[in-house]
Amino acid sequence: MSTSIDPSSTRSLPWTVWPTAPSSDACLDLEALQQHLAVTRRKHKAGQHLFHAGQPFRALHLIHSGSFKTSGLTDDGRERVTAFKMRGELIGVDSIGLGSYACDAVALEDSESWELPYPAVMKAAAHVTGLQEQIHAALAAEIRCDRSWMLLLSTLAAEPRVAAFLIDMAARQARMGYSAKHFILRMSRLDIASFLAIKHETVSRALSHLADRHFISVQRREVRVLDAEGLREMAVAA
Amino acid sequence: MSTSIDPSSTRSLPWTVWPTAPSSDACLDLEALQQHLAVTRRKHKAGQHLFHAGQPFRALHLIHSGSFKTSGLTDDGRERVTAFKMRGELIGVDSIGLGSYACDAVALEDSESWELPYPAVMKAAAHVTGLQEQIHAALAAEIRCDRSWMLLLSTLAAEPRVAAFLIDMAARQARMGYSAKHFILRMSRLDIASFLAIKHETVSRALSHLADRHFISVQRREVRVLDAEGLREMAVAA
DNA sequence: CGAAAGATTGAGGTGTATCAAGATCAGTGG
DNA sequence: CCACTGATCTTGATACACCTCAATCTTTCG
Repeated sequence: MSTSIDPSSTRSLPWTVWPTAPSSDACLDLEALQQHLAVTRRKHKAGQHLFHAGQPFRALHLIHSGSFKTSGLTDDGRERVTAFKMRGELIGVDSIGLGSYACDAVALEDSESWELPYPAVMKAAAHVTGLQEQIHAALAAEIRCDRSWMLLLSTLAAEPRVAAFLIDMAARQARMGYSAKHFILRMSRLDIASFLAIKHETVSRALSHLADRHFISVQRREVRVLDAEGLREMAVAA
Repeated sequence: MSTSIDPSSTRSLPWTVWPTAPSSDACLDLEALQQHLAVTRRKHKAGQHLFHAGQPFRALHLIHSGSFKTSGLTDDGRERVTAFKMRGELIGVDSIGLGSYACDAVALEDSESWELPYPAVMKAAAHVTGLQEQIHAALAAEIRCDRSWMLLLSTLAAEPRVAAFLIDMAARQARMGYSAKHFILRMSRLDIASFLAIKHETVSRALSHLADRHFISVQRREVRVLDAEGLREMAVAA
């Protein structure tokens, strides 16, 4: 299990909390934060809910290991994946200011999260200089990330979307210290399709086609990036 | 000009700053805010830029009258409208934490904005109780709004998108105290198309079709809502 | 008034959805 | 251990919604 982290390493925290946004450098200073609030660790089995939409909002959740998807419900009741979150990223920020969570959060694999009680975070922000700005920056980064995906989804055809998705996954993989050339997709084709706003058959076809062109190789959820440059070109062009 | 506000009314401020999000109730307490920072008023002609992407970020902008569009640039250089903002809404929050603005903002009609210098806002937030939470809530609301549109854009076909767009416009119109049944679209079909991620011809056709069904009547940019319930049904179904 | 921009409508092509059938894998229990 | 079941993934054939290209008409503004 190359993705699981030794729990003993959680004592010392030279960590930064990254926003999901691609190409963003804003991050929370966890070291400063942890001196001012008590975090609760929680373990989750694959498929288990971190929280449900509608549950009372009390805390932000920092992913310590593993990965999650967040999903909303359309008016007619279908599920729609709004984001994938991995180690070092925050879940729940979009629920700030609401009484309850605005989305569902589900573990894609066995994972561990840290609960950051929101009132405590706010109190800490008042004391720790710079934390306020960092929180604002993290929220703004989340907005930019969403905008960035809206841009992609509205501009690009199905295949480039999949290419862009792979590039994003690779980049985040690299940020966590893993290989950007070889990684495992933790989510199903259906989840990817839902996130990219296409059908899962189309995702399959796109992946197959990208493999045919030797940009990548795919075997089920295992992805190898053979030609990163080619992928990037694919993701901007039509 | 039913949308322009008498400038003399700007002295007293029983105002709230609304997030763009549909069905959200978070807002800034402007009265408290204005006691702690100096706002600069700016007037803008239709088509004029409030700011360009890349310009140094110094302030948030509160729309006092008129309306704006914000737009980003895709990798291949095409413009994409990311949001429409009207009276009482904030522009520029997505640029917090960056050195420069992340998007362009253009006036859709003759408008007036108030500049809220960001450092001053942050200082005020430290003094005014509750302001901190309000700012967070406003940012989070922006995220939810984007998510909500992502959901719509990815789920709905062209015509329901246009219906949803009209419903949103009507709701915001109502919030400003104007009629939700009769309003003027301040943006071109091209802008609407760009925002909804469809072609402008498709927007035209959708509007015509909605009019054929007597849900609305359209003449150029003037819209009358004849059957709000029907529109709503249209916007959730396929 | 004339030119340019915006809006509407039509005809035909393309990409993705839809429907359907197999293939592969994970988990379960006999 | 293997058969069995359901979930996930892949691939194919067809249909349809939207895009593309194009013409016409209206409005706006110099």
